[in-house]
Amino acid sequence: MEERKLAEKIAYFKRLSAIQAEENGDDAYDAEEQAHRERCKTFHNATSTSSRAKSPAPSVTGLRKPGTVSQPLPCPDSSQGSDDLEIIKVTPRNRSSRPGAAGIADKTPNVEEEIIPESAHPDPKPAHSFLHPLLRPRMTRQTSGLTSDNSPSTSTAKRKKQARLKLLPENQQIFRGLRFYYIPNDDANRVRAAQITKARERGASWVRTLKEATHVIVDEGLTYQDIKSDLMSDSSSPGKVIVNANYPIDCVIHRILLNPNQEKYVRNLRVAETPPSPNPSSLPASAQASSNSLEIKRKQRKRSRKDQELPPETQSDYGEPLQNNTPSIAPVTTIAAALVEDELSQYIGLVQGNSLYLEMPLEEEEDSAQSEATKDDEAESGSESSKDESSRKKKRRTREKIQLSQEDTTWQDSFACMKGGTRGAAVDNPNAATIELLQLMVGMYEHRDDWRCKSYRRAITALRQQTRKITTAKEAMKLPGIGKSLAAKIEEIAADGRLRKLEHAQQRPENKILNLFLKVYGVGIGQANKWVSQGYRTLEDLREKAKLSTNQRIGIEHFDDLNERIPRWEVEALAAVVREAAGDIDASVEFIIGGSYRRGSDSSGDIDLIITKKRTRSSQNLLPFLEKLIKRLTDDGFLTAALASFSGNTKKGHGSKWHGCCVLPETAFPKDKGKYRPIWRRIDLLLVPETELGAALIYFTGNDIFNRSIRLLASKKGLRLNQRGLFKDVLRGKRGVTYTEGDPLEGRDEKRIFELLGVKWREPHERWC
DNA sequence: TGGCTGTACTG
DNA sequence: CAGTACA
DNA sequence: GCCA
Repeated sequence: MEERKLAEKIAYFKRLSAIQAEENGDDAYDAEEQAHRERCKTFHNATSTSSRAKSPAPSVTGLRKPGTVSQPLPCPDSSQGSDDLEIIKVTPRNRSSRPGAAGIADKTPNVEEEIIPESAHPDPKPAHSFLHPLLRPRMTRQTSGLTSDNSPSTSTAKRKKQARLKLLPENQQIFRGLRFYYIPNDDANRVRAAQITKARERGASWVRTLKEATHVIVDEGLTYQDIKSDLMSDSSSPGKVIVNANYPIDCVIHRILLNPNQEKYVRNLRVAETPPSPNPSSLPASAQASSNSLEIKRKQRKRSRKDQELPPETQSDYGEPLQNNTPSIAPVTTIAAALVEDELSQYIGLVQGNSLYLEMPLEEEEDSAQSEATKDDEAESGSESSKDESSRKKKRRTREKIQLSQEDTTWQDSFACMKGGTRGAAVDNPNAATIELLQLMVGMYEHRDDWRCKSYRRAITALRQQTRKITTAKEAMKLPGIGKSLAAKIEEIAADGRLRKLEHAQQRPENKILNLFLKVYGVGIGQANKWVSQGYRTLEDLREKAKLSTNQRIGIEHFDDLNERIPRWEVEALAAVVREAAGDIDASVEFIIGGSYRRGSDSSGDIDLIITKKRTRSSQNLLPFLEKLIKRLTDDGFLTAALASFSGNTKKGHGSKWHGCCVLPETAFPKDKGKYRPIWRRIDLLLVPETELGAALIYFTGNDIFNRSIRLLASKKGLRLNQRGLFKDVLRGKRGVTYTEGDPLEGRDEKRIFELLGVKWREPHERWC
């Protein structure tokens, strides 16, 4: 493309080319739009893998008839069979006697739950479409206009362009939370413009004033003398990272935030001490919230409720100066702070796994020694033998983690290590095999032990971020979220490509059955276990012999339909039917399609509709409307079943949820879609008054990990987020959950809730976690 | 050892 | 209240 | 399951 024109700036050009090559030639400028789409596509494909394994299967077929695991698993060696898994034989009975899944899990730490092969599709790949313009909810949108708003500041003419910029997927946003100020601070120069774009796509904000910046990017060739005056003009430019333009470029290339202290980035720019910067402080909960800096968050965090420690990543990883320390000068510190700035990412990491974390140099990384090490370790882990050994490991790991967090040198080393391997794409992860097996484990624990499930997911995310294969437990232990047990499994997988627990579990027929039962709507682990222990094997058995609740009956009768994914077009078609019917009842009512649809997915498990109307203050206001709507749609034959409505449930002014089934009428079936076949779909309706729309959107958009993360974050700040709003001054009575509701802070505006939480806005499609 | 999101509906 | 479900 |  026009790179040729850039000849004058050869040095830059080379760099730029490198970036572009590395990104499959997306041109920074002209092809930007195009490229973006490509990237997004890639992203969705990539991330969909990581998103919730719940989605049953890769294909419709897979879904309906849970097949066998495709993954070739060597026959388990039966002589080994006596490991923990065996204990499980009794499980169903045991289990049924126990109340909750959690209880089960913790009482029998070593007992593996059963595992079910079919649900455990290694790689459910829901397709996500991106090209589809996201539905633009009329009401919401007015508040959230820009696709990318990571430019906090005002807009100038030159920034119009920015409005069109689209962020890369979150996991590529290495600059998230950082604010870049360029010298010169314009995009007149093509190369710089490209750099700015790239930085912004990766989460950086391009700020107009030095003051706002966390990073000052100085054009190559300028020296301290040149920029001195700029820097002087801002008395508060302390603790900023000042680097030359190579820095962001290298970060982009290496896909990680590098240590900005390296000589090559500061050459000629280093001057001396940077004065410390007192950052203006603001409480997130306070009205001014939006631009809190890290330090602020730290402070306020200290004073929240009982447990308000920072999440580990925030606190220990980078946070020496947590306390009253002035954010000191060290650029590294600053960067660390900036890194941490998107707390939501942190919490997502906490909840789901991807902690913000740097690849560590794997000491003694002798691949050649792998087989040897393997042997040893196998002996060791196989019998769980030495406690000494394990505790020793633990100790070491702790120490290392501390190091990582507190020593600049470690940071640098990590980065350096990183640089070494610019390997092609992180797409084909060296740990893919491991991840796949662990993913199967997740599948097995699903609905059974949420916490364990979560831990596995977390481990998977950590592995996914590695660029080298983790082969030993020792290495694995260093990763956040991986403890002794998972480390041992990882090692086992690396060593002989199998995971015996998994295989055993997979072999147990009860597991298959259990998994089958769990897919029935209204059936959870308790009921499924009961049925299994009562000897039921098939859905037929259940249908004929078991005692079924109304919902379960429906779930079984329409098992195949309800487990089939809904293509995006059909989601739209279904919504259209509802809208049309609604138009006759009350044309001022609005509908927003939420769920994975709103996140841009190509297909959804169900259809989530938010029903809202201007000038409503309570969902009660919409109740009469909904009743009419339901009646109408039922009469039309569109709604085929009610699974959960709100019968007498008018109590707390809530009662706002309707779950049921629907079928696309043939008249609404597009001709180009082949032959019509009525398929029952799950549909969820949520009544939302205008005053709660923002919170409801967050809730109904998800995904679940995202919701948990953001709620966790809120709670750590002494706030509470639910589907109706963000509340403050929540009193949480220790045990009895005796809390006061808290004072409503915000509910109406989705963006505002993010702001009040001190979290950067994320578009729905950026909420796949 | 306890926490890991916060809520709504069913029976 | 426990169980299940929703994101 | 992991972590504090």
